[in-house]
Amino acid sequence: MADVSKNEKKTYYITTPIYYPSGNMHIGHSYTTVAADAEARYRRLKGYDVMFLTGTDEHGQKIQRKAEEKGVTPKEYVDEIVANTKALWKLMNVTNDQFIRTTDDFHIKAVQKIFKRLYDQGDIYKSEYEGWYCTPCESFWTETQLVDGKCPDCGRPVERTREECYYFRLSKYQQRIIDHIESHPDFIQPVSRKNEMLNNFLRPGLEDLCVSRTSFDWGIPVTFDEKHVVYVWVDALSNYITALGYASEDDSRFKKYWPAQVHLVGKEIVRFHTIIWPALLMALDLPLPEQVYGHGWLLIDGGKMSKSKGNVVDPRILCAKYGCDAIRYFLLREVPFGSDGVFTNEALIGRINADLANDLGNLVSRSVSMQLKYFGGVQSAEKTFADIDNEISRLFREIYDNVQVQMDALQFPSALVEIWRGVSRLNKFIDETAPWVLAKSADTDPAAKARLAGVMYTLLEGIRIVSVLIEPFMPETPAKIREQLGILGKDELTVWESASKWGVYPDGTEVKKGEALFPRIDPAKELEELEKLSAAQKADAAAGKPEEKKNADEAAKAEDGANLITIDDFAKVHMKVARVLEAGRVEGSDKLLILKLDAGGEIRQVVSGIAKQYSPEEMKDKKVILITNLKPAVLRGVTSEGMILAATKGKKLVLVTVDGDIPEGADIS
RNA sequence: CGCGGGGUAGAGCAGCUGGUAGCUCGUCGGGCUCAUAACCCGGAGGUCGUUGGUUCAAAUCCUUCCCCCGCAACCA
Repeated sequence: MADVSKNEKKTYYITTPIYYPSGNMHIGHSYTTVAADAEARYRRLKGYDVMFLTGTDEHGQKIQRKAEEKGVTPKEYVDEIVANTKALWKLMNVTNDQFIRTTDDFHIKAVQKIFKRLYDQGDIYKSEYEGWYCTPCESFWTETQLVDGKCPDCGRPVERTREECYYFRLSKYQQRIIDHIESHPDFIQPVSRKNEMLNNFLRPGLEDLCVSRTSFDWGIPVTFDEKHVVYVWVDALSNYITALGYASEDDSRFKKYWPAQVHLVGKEIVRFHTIIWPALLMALDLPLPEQVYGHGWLLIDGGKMSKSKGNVVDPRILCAKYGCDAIRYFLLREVPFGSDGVFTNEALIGRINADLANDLGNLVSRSVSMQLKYFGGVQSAEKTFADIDNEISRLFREIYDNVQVQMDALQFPSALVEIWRGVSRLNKFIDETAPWVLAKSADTDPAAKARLAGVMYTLLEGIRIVSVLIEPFMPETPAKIREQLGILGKDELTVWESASKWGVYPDGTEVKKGEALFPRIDPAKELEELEKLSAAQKADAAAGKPEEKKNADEAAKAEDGANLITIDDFAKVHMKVARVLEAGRVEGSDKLLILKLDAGGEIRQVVSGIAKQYSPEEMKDKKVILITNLKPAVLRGVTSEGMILAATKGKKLVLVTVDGDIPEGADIS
């Protein structure tokens, strides 16, 4: 890719999703944001006029409810989390040019205009939304969202209801979207996601989309129908253009930067960005973004790794402990961009030790030491080179080219692998040239001394280039390296293009011994510590984390002091020991078991979502705890008269049972 | 038969437009001593999930089955 000329700067607009601030951001959000930041930094270094946007999507029922629980207004609730989020990005050296909040006044106004325009031109129409309604949660759910036919949030039964709402004519754009995707092979990346979109959603046919709500009011009001608020689609997705001033008095930035070069998103929201968002843009008669890149997930405790100890996922803690450069390096190096990867503390520490401390940090350390020892730190002009030096200079030129190819394709891990080829080569070079041997004869043999100076030169020059190439990934380390090399602040030796040049490190430059770039970490000790932190954090988080749906909500309430229940409340729940008489699978469901229980003479039929963990055979004769006075529900057409208790953690589920032998029918109290 | 991804050395992955199975970490042995007990070299370790097939030749193409993991309309 050619460099951009100075007077005609090409623009580069990159976005992260706007995150939902129902809780503090975790390592997954950091992953997306840091990736976008690395690309933004790279483009800036290349001379692009970069616009890097991130932000928060602050409306919706969930936030409204969280705020109510806390006894604050929704705005107060999100303000705090947004402040934390901004602080986190600052801590992680994220250089976003703008941080948009969907509660920003300009955004609200723009969204209202967009909504009105779509309505006026017939792309939005009023109709009725029919779905399942959970009264306690005041939430609508689609058929497919239900869990075992119950509310996915609280697990209670839902009822069929209708609600007036505005629909967006998504179906109208189906063919145009298909055509666009097919004629723009790079639009959806990686390509596997493209097929998924086409086969899974577009070809089967799109339904019109409900884009307003009346069931909650924490949102942008529809100007011409005040009981409606704009639902997430129009509100959140349009941030990518409202942030630039679209539909405002001054849309110069919009004109300048739109369409975006890339929307970086997690794979779970690729669909919204490659179907709904394009349709909205088409309706607004605007060009589509050049690319939507759906990266994979950082899996925490991914199941496979049973050995994984602890899992501190709070990026704040990790940055504080190891420095944000190390964390950024790990995130961008460990997981192939586009597919999933597993985050473990072992992997993190392993990477830091192997790549950063041993390879890079130690390389700098040993090189600077030798330069000090053999030449008093000053690069000698009396130097000679050999074939091996030329080989290395060629290698670095190759690496420079390859890094750019990888960065242009958002392949961060590959770019880092390239850079580390250089780091490793330099370490090997030291072994091959054995400077300490040359040093022995340097005093008496001028040729040896000159060769030694040449070896040192090749080393320092290689390190200089590394310090340039890692800049998009690790914003703090390059300056530390340059300080030690004695070239800090010398632009001509440190700008991006300087990495393509070999031999610019000036003779006479003096190195300076510095602190270890990345001190080695004692894995055993650190893992233990991280584990402790993680445990403490989990205990804290249990009260406030929105992510863990279902039972977590109840658990949270129980643990939160403000939500203590009295013994009378507890007495409302009647529980008995029951024995499983028969168990079988529920047809058409892979999660449900139908159980016939003997609760002390009384036979109950209960449907339970445990089929993934328990087979009908092993259920037989098990003693379980049955809640006997639960309102009956119909699941998959089967009546369930009560529920049995189980402990869950992530995917794990074990039944609660009794510790000793006691007949069925015994009361639990 | 809802859609998609995956099952390759102890761990994590690459290879998958067919032609002696590679990388990182770990492990074992050696080298070096400039360095953050680090760096360099070498060894051991894999019937590439299973069945059948195409082919001179399959991890790589087709087929059977098994197992894991996502997604299924607002959680990166």
